[in-house]
Amino acid sequence: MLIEDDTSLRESLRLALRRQGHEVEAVSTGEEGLRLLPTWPAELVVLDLMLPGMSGFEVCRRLRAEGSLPILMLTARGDDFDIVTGLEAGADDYVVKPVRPRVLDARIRAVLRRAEPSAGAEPETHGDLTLDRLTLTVAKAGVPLVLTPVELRLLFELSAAPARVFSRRQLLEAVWEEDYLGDSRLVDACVHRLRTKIEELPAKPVYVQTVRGFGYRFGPVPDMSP
Amino acid sequence: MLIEDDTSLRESLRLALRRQGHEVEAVSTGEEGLRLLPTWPAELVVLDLMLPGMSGFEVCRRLRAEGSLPILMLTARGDDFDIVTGLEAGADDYVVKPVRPRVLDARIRAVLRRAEPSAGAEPETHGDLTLDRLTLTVAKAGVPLVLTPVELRLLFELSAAPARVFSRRQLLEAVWEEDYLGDSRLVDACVHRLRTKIEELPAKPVYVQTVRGFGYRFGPVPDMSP
DNA sequence: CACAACTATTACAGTCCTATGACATTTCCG
DNA sequence: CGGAAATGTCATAGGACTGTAATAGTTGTG
Repeated sequence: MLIEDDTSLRESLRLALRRQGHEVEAVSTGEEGLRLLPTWPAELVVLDLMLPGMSGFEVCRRLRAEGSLPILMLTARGDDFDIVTGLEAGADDYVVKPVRPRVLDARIRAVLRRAEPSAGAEPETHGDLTLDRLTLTVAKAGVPLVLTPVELRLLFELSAAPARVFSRRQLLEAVWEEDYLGDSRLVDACVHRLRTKIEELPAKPVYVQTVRGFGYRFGPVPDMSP
Repeated sequence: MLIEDDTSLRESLRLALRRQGHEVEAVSTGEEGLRLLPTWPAELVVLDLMLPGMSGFEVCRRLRAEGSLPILMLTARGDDFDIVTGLEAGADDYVVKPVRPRVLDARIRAVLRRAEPSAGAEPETHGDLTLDRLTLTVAKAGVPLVLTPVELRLLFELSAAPARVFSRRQLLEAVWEEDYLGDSRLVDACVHRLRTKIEELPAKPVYVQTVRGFGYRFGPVPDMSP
């Protein structure tokens, strides 16, 4: 996530970073960044120091208070005070303006490389299923299951949004190639194979349910009673 | 350890850092630094780029080849080329001259804070394998093994996060150059060579396992039972 | 109830993935 | 320089996985 108030700089950095293969969400104020971060799961924040309203320092402190999300600061000059204070506020690194995209990219990759080991999500549990996205393993009642790559991606995709209905086309785009052009019945076959592995009774599925006419969903129908 | 050829700068930095509570060994050439490091167990190297004889880049590469000792570069100008190349050569951070002792100290502490986890690691044991990151040695059932540099880095990278799955590209970036552009089948070949050395039955690997469609993993599937 | 629309199940063949060993090239030594 | 070790590239084979299609079963509708 890029937090930078200068619109032209923000856009040019966003494009440059996207060209380097990063997925970027760009906002112009610290408040907006803090508001979005819980729902937009960023791996790293590029943070300008001089911001209208809440300063970069303040954003940095608040982010630090919440977790270990890596922070890369943008600072106007090689001002000693900024640098020291920034690093002490918890920034992982900083880049001095004017920013060269190549430098920023190298710094981002360096920070991500260092921060990576701890960035692992914990295993999730759904009923007696345990999903570990970090080790790509699935266990049922503690017993590891052997899933094929497609089965794994399918299960992880569905379980990322429990109760949400995915159309066959959405699943094809997420699990297979973006521009897959074949029969969408393929999803049925793979869901079936997945069910034979994770369901007690594949005919009465508990985890991967059919939503007739629409697609599939992970988990139970949400309870909507007040 | 401080590697800096300019005597007056070297001495002033040495005194300043000692005043900040660091124990400093200062030398004037890369060759001398590399010679001393095995016996003087530094926690971090502050390395000037412009050195007589072996350049800072070269020193950096050699240190990286041997281990994960944190490296902080001193560079004459904020030259993009130096910065990018330095970070790609494996430096953890850099400081631009003229150096302010307070900045240098803040950077040193930041790098040490990040690098901490693996710093003074005891030998680890996984099954009948013993990995010593400090001495870069591997033994199987007490018998030392002779691994090549690539095999060693590959094994250490994988074993740094047991059970986690590494993609071929991740391994290429971690073990080879960041921007290596060749065939990712290279990883397969090197994993194979590594297996012939550390596995009882390379066809039924215990330590370095294949995760079809994704990459490789060190160690067994984690136990998920409560 | 009969029909249409949709989904489950099964089997099979082609495709994709990895292991493996041979070979070429580079690097590292003395 | 010469030779050895290490590394990178390639071809092949075997096996696992996936895509397809055909059939059976299920659900909803008039």
